[in-house]
Amino acid sequence: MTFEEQIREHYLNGHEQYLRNISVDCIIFGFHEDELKVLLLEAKYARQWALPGGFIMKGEHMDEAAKRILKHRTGLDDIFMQQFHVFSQPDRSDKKVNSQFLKNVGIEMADSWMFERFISVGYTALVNFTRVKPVPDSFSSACDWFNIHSIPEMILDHELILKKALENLQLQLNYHPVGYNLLPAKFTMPDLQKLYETILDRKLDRRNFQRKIVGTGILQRLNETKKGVAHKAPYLYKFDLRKYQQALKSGMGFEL
Amino acid sequence: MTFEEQIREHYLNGHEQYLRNISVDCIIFGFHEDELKVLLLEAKYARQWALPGGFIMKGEHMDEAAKRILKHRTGLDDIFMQQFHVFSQPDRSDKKVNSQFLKNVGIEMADSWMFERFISVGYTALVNFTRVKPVPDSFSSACDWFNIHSIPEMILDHELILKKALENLQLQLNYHPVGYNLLPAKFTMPDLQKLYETILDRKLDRRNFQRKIVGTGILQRLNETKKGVAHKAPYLYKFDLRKYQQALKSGMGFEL
DNA sequence: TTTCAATGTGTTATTATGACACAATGATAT
DNA sequence: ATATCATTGTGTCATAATAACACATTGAAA
Repeated sequence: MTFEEQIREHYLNGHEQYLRNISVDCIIFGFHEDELKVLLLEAKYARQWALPGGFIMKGEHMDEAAKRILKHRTGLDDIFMQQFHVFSQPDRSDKKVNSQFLKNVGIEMADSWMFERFISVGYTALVNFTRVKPVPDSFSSACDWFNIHSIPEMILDHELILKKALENLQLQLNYHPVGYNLLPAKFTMPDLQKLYETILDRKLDRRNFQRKIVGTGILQRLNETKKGVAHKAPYLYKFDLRKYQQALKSGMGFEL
Repeated sequence: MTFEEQIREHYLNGHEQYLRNISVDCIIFGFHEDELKVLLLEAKYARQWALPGGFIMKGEHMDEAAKRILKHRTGLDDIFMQQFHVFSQPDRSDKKVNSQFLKNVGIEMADSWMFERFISVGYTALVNFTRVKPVPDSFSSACDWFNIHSIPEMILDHELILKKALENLQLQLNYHPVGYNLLPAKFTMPDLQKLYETILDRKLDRRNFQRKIVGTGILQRLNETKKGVAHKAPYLYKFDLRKYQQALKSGMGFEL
């Protein structure tokens, strides 16, 4: 099946496979070089970017749909994902983007389930940046990471969705496994602090931060220090997964 | 149009008016005689109860849909409502309830948009119990309040939705205007404390509670006391609406 | 060998919270 | 009229959590 045929099939008969009027958008967060990043797709034939998204299959749980989408874009499996908000403005429809896209692919179509209004559920994903192999989908020409503070122009309400995702992450930080999911297995205390500072977008006191995070008991200090750094070498830590998961449920119990 | 015709019309052509595969369910909380209550509907021709719910019109924001549903069941306008979770188990479909319902109404129908799977968005509403005039919808034979701890058997996953709504209310209590929305305009400190105790399902220290809630500055003590009570008459309070709304945004800033 | 920026650790003041006690009130009972 | 007593109004103290802050240690680079 050629690309054009695939697209035509999707627009004509996708509703036999997918639920109507409802979609999923993923905000995939990563952390790299002291920057909080999100994975975005470049919409084909447009100079705008989009959140990785997709539709829910008829027999599929919405959470599964989100994980399927994540897997396709990143290659990653078994990742923390959580719905955070539903976006339902009546005018958040794909009509313009869709018709431009179809026109450029060389398809004319009077009607399609894809032209209808979609209500979208936003999902937060926390992934290990270094493990991701970004893959564009059929509607996109590129898939890339962006610093959360240098977001390109985005389609529809995707900028709003992204903003809300970040707000939710900041507000519910104690219920998100940011440390375990965004950092490599071994990391230093300054790494962990920088992660929190970047997400919260404010400085934290080094000593108080260490006291509180160590106080939760979720960390195991290793008998290794980071190699090849100027100045005093910091210890490496890893998470005590059992205690980590336990602490998450009750919300990490500390204010930053 | 007879009732049967209305139902037939809804099953046959409702999808021209409403979005497909997505619905809204409302958890309407009220507070009366020291009990936290929810408003439920009795499904016609079944001995099960259901959350007030409905569908989203094609040009309508989901929040509006929730408010429309609330208005129809309670007569109330301009009420605090907030989405809290999306329920999307593939098996949460209305097939059985629907066919039983149609059979009893005397309609036979091979296919309908109503038979499809629905993903439902849960909304929390906080209403003043005494102002509500419960009204059943066309699918229901009754509309009544139930104590949150004596819930009757419910259809589908509605018990789960209710449970999640309560959890969310407890967890996010500082972000919900329970005092302003669930109590009458004038109330006593014991009233307010009882409300919090009932929602959280645990006792609170009377003196610490007063210190904290007064500390937020959201209360105005009136120069009146409650009349006709045995023992010492408590003062009446009302909310300082401006400060109340301000405090809500940043989350009431106290632990209970 | 010295420098120096970053790390590891401890102390103190302030604030928030939890536990608790006693005086004041006013309808009800006598 | 007076006493009773459950409930309200208010204050104190011990403890825990947080914010603010200082100094010794390390080890690569100069």
